[in-house]
Amino acid sequence: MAEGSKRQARKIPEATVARLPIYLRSLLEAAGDGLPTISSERLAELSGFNAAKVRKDLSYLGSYGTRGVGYDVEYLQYQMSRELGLTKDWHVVIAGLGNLGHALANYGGFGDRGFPVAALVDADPRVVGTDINGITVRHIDELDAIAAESQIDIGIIATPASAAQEVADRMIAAGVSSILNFAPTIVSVPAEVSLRKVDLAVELQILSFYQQRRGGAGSTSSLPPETAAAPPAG
Amino acid sequence: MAEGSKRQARKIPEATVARLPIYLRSLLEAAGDGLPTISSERLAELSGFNAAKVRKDLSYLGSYGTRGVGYDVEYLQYQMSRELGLTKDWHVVIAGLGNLGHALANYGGFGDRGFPVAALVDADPRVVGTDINGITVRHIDELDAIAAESQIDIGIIATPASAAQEVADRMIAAGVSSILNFAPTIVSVPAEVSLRKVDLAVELQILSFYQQRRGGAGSTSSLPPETAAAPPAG
DNA sequence: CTTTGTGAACGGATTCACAGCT
DNA sequence: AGCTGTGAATCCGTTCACAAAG
Repeated sequence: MAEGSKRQARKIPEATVARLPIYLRSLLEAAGDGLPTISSERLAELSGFNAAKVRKDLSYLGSYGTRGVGYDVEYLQYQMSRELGLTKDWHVVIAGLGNLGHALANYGGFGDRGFPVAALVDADPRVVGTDINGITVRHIDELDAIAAESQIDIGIIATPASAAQEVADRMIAAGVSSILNFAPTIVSVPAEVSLRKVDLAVELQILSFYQQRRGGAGSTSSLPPETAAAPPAG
Repeated sequence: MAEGSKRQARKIPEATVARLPIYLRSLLEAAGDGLPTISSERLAELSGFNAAKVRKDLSYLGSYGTRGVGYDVEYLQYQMSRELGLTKDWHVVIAGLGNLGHALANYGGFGDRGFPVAALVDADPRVVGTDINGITVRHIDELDAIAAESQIDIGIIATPASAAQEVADRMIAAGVSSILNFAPTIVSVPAEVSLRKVDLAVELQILSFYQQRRGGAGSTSSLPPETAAAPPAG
């Protein structure tokens, strides 16, 4: 470490970042084993990746392992939580309380894990005012006011596709800079906002592709049986 | 390997496959414009990618465009649907009818889009026998029988993490070869089974990482007092 | 010994840039 | 002229393989 700030300006590739939560969860499991340390081999097993990848990924966080021994479970857990920003709570607003939004709002183990639901919003006057899991649904026009009352960090869009972009825009205007979009549509956000999406229809269609390649049951199948398509999962 | 079937031995990279559903959806939107053709430029706009990527992706399907003109919307839509295996229905079973499973089962626009819900299963005797959206929940032990009654192509796991692997194993034993896992845990499947996962907690933690990097506010607090980070034990 | 940490090789995906067709 | 289709260049992520460290 040359001169300069102690704050590391480490790069950490996007692909690695996406795996950190899995490692963290695996460490939690590993902690149950009672062993104080864990090898890259074992961590690979628990997380479903391979040892080389695990070591490379962890090396981006720093040299937290001990050669010949492995990684200290507790310490690594701490470092990873810190790196992921899980040492503080991030407040979440859920927009759209149809089937999915409702399920998300009712899901308890949310606030437990550092992402407390700070507010629920919807555009439908029949939904506004109702109570879900102890939180009163407010009108989406109040977003600015809500954000002024309490910091909102993450917005979850669970509206119909037609409303998603508008809702995203309002969230961003209210100061939200991380968005998780469940609506089946493209949402555009400025570069300084993080956007991730979860799209059920897309997932099913991807599965459909490989299922068909495999000559999946059904009537129309007529591909060679030797079709050995690589599955999409890592 | 040599020559052989004239059936396409096209490769289609995984990354491209994952984008096809988005293109298809964009084409649906484009159809509303009334224009018979669409350029890679416009399709890029609608799908949120860039024109070079669109052209490269579409080239894997075949040369379906016309230079100087663009792609025929309807024809491309058809070819893409065919490639994705959307010309037939794929039957879905949903396992686990808690918050999420319930929401998924209630979501209508599922069967409409070629993925009819053929069965619902759960392990909880209090849930078994209840009716959701016109379908009676059956016990998970009946999976083999259910699969024998009607072809099941895709299994959706919406159980608690602790049950996910066991449920996946049972699905596979019953002949399901595509699985979409919503449970927050690693599920292992043999190479000939496709597995995709949707993990809310992981998504939130990824957002947390970038939010923190950005210097996002967030409320201080709450990690065990032990947070003083003991270096690796000696 | 064992297991990490990492340069180097590899392979896949994205972007560039232009040849080729309409 | 306009726009696709695609080799070539580039970027990014994964895997290899081994030196370094306990």
